[in-house]
Amino acid sequence: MVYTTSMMIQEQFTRIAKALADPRRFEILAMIAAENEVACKAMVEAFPVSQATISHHLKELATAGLIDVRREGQSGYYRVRPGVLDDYLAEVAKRLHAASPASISST
Amino acid sequence: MVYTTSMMIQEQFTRIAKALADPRRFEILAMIAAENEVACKAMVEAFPVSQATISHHLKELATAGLIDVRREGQSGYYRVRPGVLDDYLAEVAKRLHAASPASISST
DNA sequence: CAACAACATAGACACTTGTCTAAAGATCGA
DNA sequence: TCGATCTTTAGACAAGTGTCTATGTTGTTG
Repeated sequence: MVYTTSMMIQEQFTRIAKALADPRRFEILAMIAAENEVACKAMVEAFPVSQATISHHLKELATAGLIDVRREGQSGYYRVRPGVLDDYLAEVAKRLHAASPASISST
Repeated sequence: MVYTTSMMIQEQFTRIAKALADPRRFEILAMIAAENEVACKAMVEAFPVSQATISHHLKELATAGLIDVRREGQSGYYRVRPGVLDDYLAEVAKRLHAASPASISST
C-alpha cells in the first residue's frame, strides 16, 4: 500500500470523530462549510455562546485538521480544509464496510 | 417536505456521532460489521474490558440505532442495522457540503 | 431444585468536556 | 501612545462518560 498525504492515522481519526460529536461544534463547522470563509466574530454573533467558547471549538476543529485559519489584521478567517472530511467519511465507511458518500478508489 | 423512513432527526444524528466518537466502541461496531453476527460473549473475550463495559457500549450502539440484537437462549447476537450508518454518513456530507453524489450545486 | 452461564443493571469513581468569567495578547485608528 | 476591537488563554465548575465491581435476571443443565 502506498501512503499518501491523505492517510489517516488513528489519532486524527478519533479527533475528527470527537470534533463532530458535539452538536454546537458541528453547527459551527457547518457554518464555515456553508459560507466560504467565516470570521470568528461572525460566529460569535451567530451562536448563543461566549466568544471564548467559540474560540475553543475552533481550536478543536483546527486541531482535528478540519479547518484552517487565515489571519488578517485583528480578524481570523476560518475555512474548511478540503478533503479532510471526505477522507474521514471514507475511512469510516471502509472500517465499517458501509457505503461511502465520498468516492473511494484504490482500495 | 416529505419525511421518509430514512429521515434522520437531530437526536439520532447526535447519538450516532457520539457513539462513533469513542475508539473502543467504534472497534466493537467494526467487529460486528466485519462478522455478520457477533455474540456478546465473543466481544467480551475480544476486548480488554469488563463484561459490563461491553454491555454498556452495545446499549449505546443500539440506542443510536446502529445495531440490532437477536436473543437466542441466554445469548445475545448483535448485528449491524443496515442503512443507518449510510444515512448518517450521507447526512454528514450533506450538512457539510462534502463530497457526496447527491448533494451540492449552486453555492 | 440447585448450580452454572450469559447478559443486564446499579452504583461509584476518575477523567473528560462544554461552558463561563476574567485576563492577556494583538492589531487598528486617532 | 492611548484606547477600542478582535481573538486567545487561564482557571474554574458542572455535566457527561468510560470504566469498574457487585448484584440482578434470565435461561440451561445436572
